[in-house]
Amino acid sequence: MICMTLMPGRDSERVDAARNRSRVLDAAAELVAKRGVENLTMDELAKTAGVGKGTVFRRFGSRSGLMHALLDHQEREFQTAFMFGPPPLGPGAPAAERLRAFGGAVIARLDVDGPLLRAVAAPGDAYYSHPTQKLVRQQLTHLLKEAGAVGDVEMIGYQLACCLNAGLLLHLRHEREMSLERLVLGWESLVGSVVGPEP
Amino acid sequence: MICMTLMPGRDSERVDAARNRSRVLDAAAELVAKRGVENLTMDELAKTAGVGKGTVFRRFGSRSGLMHALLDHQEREFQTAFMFGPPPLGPGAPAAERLRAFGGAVIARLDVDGPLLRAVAAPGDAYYSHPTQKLVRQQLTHLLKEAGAVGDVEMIGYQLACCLNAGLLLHLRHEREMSLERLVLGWESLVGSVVGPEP
DNA sequence: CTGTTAAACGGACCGTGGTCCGCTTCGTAT
DNA sequence: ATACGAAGCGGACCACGGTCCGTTTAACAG
Repeated sequence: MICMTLMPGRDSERVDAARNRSRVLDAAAELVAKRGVENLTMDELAKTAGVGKGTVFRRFGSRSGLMHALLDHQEREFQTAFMFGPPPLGPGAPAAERLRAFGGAVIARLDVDGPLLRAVAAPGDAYYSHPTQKLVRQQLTHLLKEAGAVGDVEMIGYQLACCLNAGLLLHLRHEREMSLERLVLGWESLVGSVVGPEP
Repeated sequence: MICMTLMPGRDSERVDAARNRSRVLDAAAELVAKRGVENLTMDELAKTAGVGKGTVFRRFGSRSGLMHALLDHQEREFQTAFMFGPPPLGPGAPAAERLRAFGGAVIARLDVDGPLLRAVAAPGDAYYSHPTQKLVRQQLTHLLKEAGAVGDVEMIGYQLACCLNAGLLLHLRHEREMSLERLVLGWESLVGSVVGPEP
C-alpha cells in the first residue's frame, strides 16, 4: 500500500529510540555530575550509555544540543516561572520590578546551571538564534515596553540579554570573585538606567 | 664556557624564526582574504606557508592566537587612537562624548575586522581575560568615572564592553540586518542611560 | 674554521566533535 | 505468520586543533 506505517506522525517515537534517549541522558547527567561539563566527551558518553556514537548525534545533533537537552527541564521551569508564575518574576508585579527579578532569577541559577548554560553557547551566532535565547529577549523586550522604556526597545532587549550571558556572569563570579549580590545589584542598576526614572 | 650565547636576551629572534613568522602571517592574511576566517585550517596554513604545523603553533600558540596576531596592527591603531588620538575618540572631548565615540569606532571596524574579532573570542572565559579585552574595559571604566557615572563602575564597564562584542554586533548586523547607524544609535542610547543626565 | 648549545623545526601522532552508510529492528498491513 | 519499508542503530571514518619529540640550524666562543 501507499500510505505506509502511520501519518507523518507527530511525536511517535520508536520504543528503542526512547529507551536509548533516556539511556544517553541518564549517562550524560551522571558523567556531568561526576566530572563536570567540560570533561564530558561524546565518545565516552556513547560508551557509558551503551549506544553507538551515531545514535547520540542522531538524537541530539551536536554537543551543545545535548547540553541543551540536559538543561531542558530547568529551562522549562524557568520559562514557566517568568511567564505564568507568581510575582515578582511572573505577571502581577510592575514591569520594572519584573525586569529586576528576571536578572535575579538568572543569577540565582548560575551556580547550578551556569557551566551548562555556558557550554550551550555554540560558536558562531547560533547562540543568539537559539529558541531559548529568543524567548529571553522576547520577555525582556516585552517587559521593557511595559515599563515604558523609550527608543529602540528591541536593541535594548539585546543589550540586556547579553549582560546576562553565562560566560560573562561566570567570569565575574569566579575570575573576578564577585558575589552574587554584586551581580544582582549590577543588573538592577542597569535596568534602572534603561527604564529611566519611575513614572 | 658557562655564560653561553647571549644574555637572557629580550627580543632577539633567530632569522629563520623571523622569516617563518612572516611567512605564516602572510599566508594567513592571504588565505583569510581569499576564503574567510572560518575556512582557514591550521594544516592548510602550515602547508601554504611552507612550514611545519609545529612551527605555526610554536609561534602563535593556538588558532585564536594566530587570529590575534593577524589583528595586531589594527588593534594597536585603535588603541592608540582612543588613548592618544584626536577627539572625540581621544583625549580632549568630554568623557561622555568619548564613550559614544568609542562604540562608534568599534562598530566602524565591524565590516572589516568583525569576523576576525569574533574568531579571536576563545571558548571558556579566556576571552574576558585577554589583554585586549582588558584594555577595552579599562578605557570604558575610566571614561565612565570621568563622566561621573555612579555606582559599581567596574561592573558597568563590563556591561558596556559586553554590548560591544563582535559576536553580538555581527549577529545584529547580518542575521537581524540592522544598519550600522542603528547599532551606533543603540550604543549611544545605552551610554546615555548609564552616564545619567548631563551635569 | 670548528665545536657547542639552545632555539627552532616539522611532521607523525593524538583526542575530540561530527558524518556516513551498510545492517538491524520496529511496527504495521496483509 | 509473513512481508516489507522506514526509522533507528553503531562504529569505522574524517577533519581539525593541538602536542611531542627526534632532527636540524643559527649563533656565538675559542
